[in-house]
Amino acid sequence: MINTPTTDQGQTPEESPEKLDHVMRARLEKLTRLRELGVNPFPYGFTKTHTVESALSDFDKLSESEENVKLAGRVLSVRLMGKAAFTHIQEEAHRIQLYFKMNLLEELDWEVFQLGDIGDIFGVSGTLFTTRTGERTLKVSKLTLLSKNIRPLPAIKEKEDTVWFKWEDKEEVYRNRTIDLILNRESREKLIARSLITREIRNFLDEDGFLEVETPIMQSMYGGANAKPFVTHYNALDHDYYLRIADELYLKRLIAGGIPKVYEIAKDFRNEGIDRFHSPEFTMMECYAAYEDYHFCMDLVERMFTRLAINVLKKDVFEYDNNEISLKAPFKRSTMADLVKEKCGIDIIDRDRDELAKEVSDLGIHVDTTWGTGKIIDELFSEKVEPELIQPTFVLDYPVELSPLAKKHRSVDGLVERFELFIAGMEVANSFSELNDPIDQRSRFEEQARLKAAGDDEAHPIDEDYLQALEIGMPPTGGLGMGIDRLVLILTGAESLRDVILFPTLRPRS
RNA sequence: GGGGGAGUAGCUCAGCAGGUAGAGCACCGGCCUUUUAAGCCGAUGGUCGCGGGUUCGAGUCCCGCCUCCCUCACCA
Repeated sequence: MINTPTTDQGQTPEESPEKLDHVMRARLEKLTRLRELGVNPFPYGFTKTHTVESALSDFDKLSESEENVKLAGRVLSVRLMGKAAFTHIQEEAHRIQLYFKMNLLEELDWEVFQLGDIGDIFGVSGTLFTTRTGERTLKVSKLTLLSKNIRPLPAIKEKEDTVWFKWEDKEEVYRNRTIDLILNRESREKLIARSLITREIRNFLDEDGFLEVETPIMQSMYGGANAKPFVTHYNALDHDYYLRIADELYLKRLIAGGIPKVYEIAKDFRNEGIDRFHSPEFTMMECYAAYEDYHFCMDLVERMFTRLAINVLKKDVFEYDNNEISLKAPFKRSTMADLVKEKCGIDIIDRDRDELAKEVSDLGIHVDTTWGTGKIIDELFSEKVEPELIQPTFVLDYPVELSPLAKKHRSVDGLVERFELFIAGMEVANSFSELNDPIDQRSRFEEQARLKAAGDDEAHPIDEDYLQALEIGMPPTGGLGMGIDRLVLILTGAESLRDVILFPTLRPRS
């Protein structure tokens, strides 16, 4: 481990012994006592013969043969009865009961056990048997303390599915993921699900011929989305840099450079509000394929979800917010114009700005006088249509004003070839036929610059370097972006992004 | 930023028409060699989020602030 500064978890015991509560004080005394006994409370390893899981699954065979079994895990509960005791240890999501009996252990081991606590990590060896009350148990003949707990773990009390004293204060959970992962099974399951999801996406893209690449997080010029960036300072260059808000513009430089299929799964940063569905630091998957368009991307998304359904969810139907959602392909595909027409009866194609504004505000939606047609449509759509898109739905063809990096629609004026995928009323993917006409791109950027000058601090700056790449020439390209956090949120049924982000940003404790 | 809720022992929580802080679990001591929310007996433990104010007296009432949750706004 490298030198780490103390965190906001509190002072280390050595720093302020007078502030220790009596529990920690007692444990430090036990630690000293163990060392006096010649026991290293933090030894270097332990060789198990089985995991707790495999010991339980092979229990019948192992208990019959009475062979020696070595297990390790964290102590979660202790029931002392004088010269005998029962404890439960946990390894990963699996728990097994241990039986300690004084005259089955060497004197030193028994003494070490007496100095044990909830939260300690034990290595034990012994034989498996079933107790009088029918619980599968390891009768311990040798105890090895593997790690001494100093900071008390909340004691859980549970029987079958009932948990007393559940440790669930949201703030504590988010600030102390270590305890959360030990005590709360759902948190552990979400972590694993997230890992499986990203692995599956990588496997899928790899097998489809995409190359995983890494592009800069700190950029002198940000772009690729409409968002406010975080600003930082590069000392070596004495220059302000931005944390990227999207990977897009760099990945497309690679496409122009002749790499036909690329992707990146990494953090983006947007200096904006935090709530259940927004996190300023979030994980984005972006992929680009040369010689393809947004139709290809729709197929790609469907194939990817089919795979996630099979390999992660193990089913193609899941529940979110009391809705049963089906991931069976094909997903519904509908143009934005059709959906708006269907849900609100409003025509959005080729409309006069003021007429449209009136119709929309008649629906009770606030329309700002500065908004153009695109923004008005966007607002109408978000208000009236998005929340209804529960089953996976590809929404096609957006107003050009909203999509400065997307190619104009091949057959409809004023639109671009773009889709977003909605599930459970949330956007989970965004894709377009990438704009590769450098002249058109320049004028879109100029329009953005005009908006920026007019006070829109989320509009794109002009990226000359990117324009040069387009001037050299980028093949027709299909591009796709997918927010991984939201995807995990939906697939795991989580209520808040913070439940699927291991260490969500919280205000530092004073 | 607006509105609502929460903050009391290590954990989960009670206390409130203002009268010297409570329970269970954890922890410590004692008893207990198949228990399982183990049990029984005893002890320790709290600037009641922080800071002001009202009052003879504030966990409780008033004001300000901090943190978290929900919600709206902003926003992917």
